[in-house]
Amino acid sequence: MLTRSEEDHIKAVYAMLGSGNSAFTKDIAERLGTKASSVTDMLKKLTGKGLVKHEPYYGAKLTAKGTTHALMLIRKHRLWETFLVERLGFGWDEVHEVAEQMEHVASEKLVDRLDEYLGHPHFDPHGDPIPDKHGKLRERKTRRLDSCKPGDSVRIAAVSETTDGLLRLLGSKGLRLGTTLSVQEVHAFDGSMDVKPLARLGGRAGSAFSLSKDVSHHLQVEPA
Amino acid sequence: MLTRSEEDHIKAVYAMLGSGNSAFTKDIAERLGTKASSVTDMLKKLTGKGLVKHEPYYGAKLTAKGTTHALMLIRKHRLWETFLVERLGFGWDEVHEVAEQMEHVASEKLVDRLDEYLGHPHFDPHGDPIPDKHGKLRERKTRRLDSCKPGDSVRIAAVSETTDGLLRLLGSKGLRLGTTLSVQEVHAFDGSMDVKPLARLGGRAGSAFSLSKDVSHHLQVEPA
DNA sequence: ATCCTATTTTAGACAAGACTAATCTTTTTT
DNA sequence: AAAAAAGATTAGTCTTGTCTAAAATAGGAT
Repeated sequence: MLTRSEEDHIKAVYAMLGSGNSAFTKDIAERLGTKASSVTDMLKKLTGKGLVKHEPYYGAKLTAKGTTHALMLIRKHRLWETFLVERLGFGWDEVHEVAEQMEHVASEKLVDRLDEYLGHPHFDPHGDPIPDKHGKLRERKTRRLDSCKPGDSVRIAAVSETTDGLLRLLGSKGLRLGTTLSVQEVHAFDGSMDVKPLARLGGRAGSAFSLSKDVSHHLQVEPA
Repeated sequence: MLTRSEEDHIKAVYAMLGSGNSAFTKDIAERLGTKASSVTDMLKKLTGKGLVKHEPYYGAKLTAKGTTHALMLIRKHRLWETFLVERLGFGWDEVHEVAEQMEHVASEKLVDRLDEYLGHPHFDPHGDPIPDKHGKLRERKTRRLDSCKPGDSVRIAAVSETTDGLLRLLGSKGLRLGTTLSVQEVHAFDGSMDVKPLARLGGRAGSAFSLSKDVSHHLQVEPA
């Protein structure tokens, strides 16, 4: 059985492993709001438990066992987020912190029943894929909105940052998952982008407005 | 914000305060699976936080603030138990341990939304009352089955012990909340009782069988 | 009245997990 | 190639929550 802190570290390592890369002590500490020295201690401990491979000074990776653990935590997190939004009517910008607590409840039966109760969803309210019972993720071929060109028509498929700030900004502009946009213009000066919402899925067409590069960088879109 | 251990101690104190009594160190320790000395430390700490009144050598009581905390924990515990049984299809003998974990998730909004989602239930799957948002408990005028006499017809309203063993025994005899029984005979020798299920609420009438005093003592019943 | 025994409290120790400060390593700059 | 900077690790400390062993207390038994 893992402690909450151990689980948090494993999730953090998983999150920092973009592709073949390693997770670095400093980044993990920053993400967890602790200090690098604490992370080093924990990485040593988790290496001892066979969940992490830690090469001192060269970062950490997860073992197969560690990866499984991380995926199960993510599964729980995203299923609870889905429950909170779809069943309890939370806003998608309010669920992260609560799910952060619920993901540590240990009961395999609970997770599987919840999954079933929600109809085995493949994506959570932010558009992120939910690992199934075996850790399988459904892939989606999306790209970042900031890689789109004028004339493209796209649908918002996911938001790649779960900070309340971004989610509320999107909410205030009437953007959510499934909203379709047409890219009007991209300004070279600051990378900002003018977009126009298209009528779809409960969102009504509106006039064009501007999104900063900061925002468009974090929106994952698929062809509309 | 209280730690998990602090919350556990408050709940334990609440649980041991039958009526005007005090909760004693040894009993709290036993309930929590720790030692008396650890409990003393924690009682001191909680007294410092204004949640407990601890008279050394004479046990502990809760302050008004402590009582509110305890009731909110019980509220969460019983709402989650209700969710697990009614929505996720858990058996009533499987939910205690999971709810024990979920009750420590801190989010007032979550509790209130869950309460609403479940239709503001007044009693949990074991028949125990669920405190409302303000800590109010709905009273029920029940008595123990072992205080009944031959000829009485009663309905099972609550089970006053949440051990898996008792709950599974009841299950195996086809007894659940709402089952109505007619008391046939009470044996003075061992206090055992012969009862006959009456046809009601999905349970079908059956032939009489015997319940030990241990069991009948823990069944809360109301007039049928 | 005193003693005995249950229980409670105190005192001192320990493990987990975090921190600060100091000491390496690695990488980047000059 | 040496020096500086950035980052990681180690060493030692602190807090929390627990434990064991020893001392204290309340209340009943002698």
